[in-house]
Amino acid sequence: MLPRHLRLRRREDFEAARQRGRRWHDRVLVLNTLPSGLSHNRFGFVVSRRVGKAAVRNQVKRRLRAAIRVWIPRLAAGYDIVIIARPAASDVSYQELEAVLEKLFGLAGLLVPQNVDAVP
RNA sequence: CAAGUUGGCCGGGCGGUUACGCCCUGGUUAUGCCGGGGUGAGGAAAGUCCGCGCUCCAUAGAGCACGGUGCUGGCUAACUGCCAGGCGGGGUGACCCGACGGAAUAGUGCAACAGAGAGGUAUAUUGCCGGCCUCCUUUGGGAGAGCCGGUGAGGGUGAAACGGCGUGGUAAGAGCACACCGGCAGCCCUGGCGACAGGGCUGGCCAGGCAAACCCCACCGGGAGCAAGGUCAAGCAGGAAUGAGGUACUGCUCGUACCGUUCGAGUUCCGGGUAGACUGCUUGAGGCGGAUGAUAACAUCCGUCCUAGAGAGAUAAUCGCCCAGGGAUCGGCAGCGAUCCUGGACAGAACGCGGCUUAUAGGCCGGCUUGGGCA
RNA sequence: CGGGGCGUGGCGCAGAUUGGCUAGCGUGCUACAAUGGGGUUGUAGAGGUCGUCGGUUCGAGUCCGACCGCCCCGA
Repeated sequence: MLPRHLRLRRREDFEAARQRGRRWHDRVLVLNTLPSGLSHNRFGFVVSRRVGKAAVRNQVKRRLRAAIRVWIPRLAAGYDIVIIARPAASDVSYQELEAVLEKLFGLAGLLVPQNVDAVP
């Protein structure tokens, strides 16, 4: 679980990011970003019933949160980020999830050089 | 020892590193940052098939309709649940399975195909028997196409054909009569709270199946659901009072612009209430241990414990070691041993609880049955 | 949390009304005929665990129960 202020918590924020934000695709994940004007990023995860039963969906979300934590220090700040899991995400290892996130963040231009200080 | 049957239990462990929800708490430059401690999924949390608590709404009483349940007794807050028993069926057996009220006397309906006939005190294809007729004849009788009548015993159809078997009886036969057996109904006796069981007498000879077909009978059921419901309450609109000014440039005066003085600006107050926040929210028909009562389900009493409460929704990610388990190779007659590889089922709380159903790698303990071996 | 619908040849649908003879229709598929060839047309044919498992019944696509999958609605 992420600290509360780093999470997207309102339905409107999710809708805004998905409808007005930019979008990048992969076989296992879809990434939506929308500038928020805040000094930090906020994250939301969407795992629908098509991915699996409740236990599987929870595991996918937990892995995504853990993987996100790795990349938070290297991301540009000020975005609402929604990550949508596609059905293939249920049979992909944690290492692959991390790699897919790196690829998508790279495509989105969110990765910044590592010597820049991270946002709290 | 093997096969089976049944009841109960567990459902990976330990330790690093990096993190999270909730509760308590410390520091500080205080709504932020840095800490400390506690606690944190299941036997099914699942499916949502029943039942109950709880909350709101409705509600004189009774009946009808609709839906559900359906052997008996008990348990329970209640149940389509559980326990004990009865009856029927399956199995060598332990044991398992059963929507298990009513079909003659409440009524209606259904049964394809086949078959002579399918529910009516039914039917006549073949067969059997008698008569008429024809032929033969050793005068006893025999054979035969057809017609009339008797018959339901034999054959045949079907899932199902109106009891079984024997004797008498007859032209041939038939519950036509009788004995026994089976089944049914009524009455009585014995045992049992009861379902029911055992027995006796009488009756008429038998009056079939399907109510998970309509239906009848008995019993039960008001509706909605924690997004229930409660508290606070931006914004927008409304009401009441007051009211001739108010707002911007602008800190003040003047001026200008806009809004307003019948269509009422501004200010104050009011109730309802959306977003949102808080609450409901976890101490409960509670868990564990013991005693007593009961065949048991369970009940009563005593002691002890507090054991998740989120809200885009925590309980994790990853690494190492170990323990079940699986596979391969080698050694050995075998039990087994060594090495390497592999390796963790089903599944995630969302108001709570009691059940049912379904999913589930692997393992542990006990009872019983059958078969075999040894003593 | 509550409610409703669907599942039948490759595809789209009937049959589910009192349970019964061989489960039909359109399209697609195969073969043949007609044409110089193709289309159209005609004739013949193949193709079905009726979602799964159990039960009631002599007999189940149909009745009953449990389960699986898909879709929709309301709070």
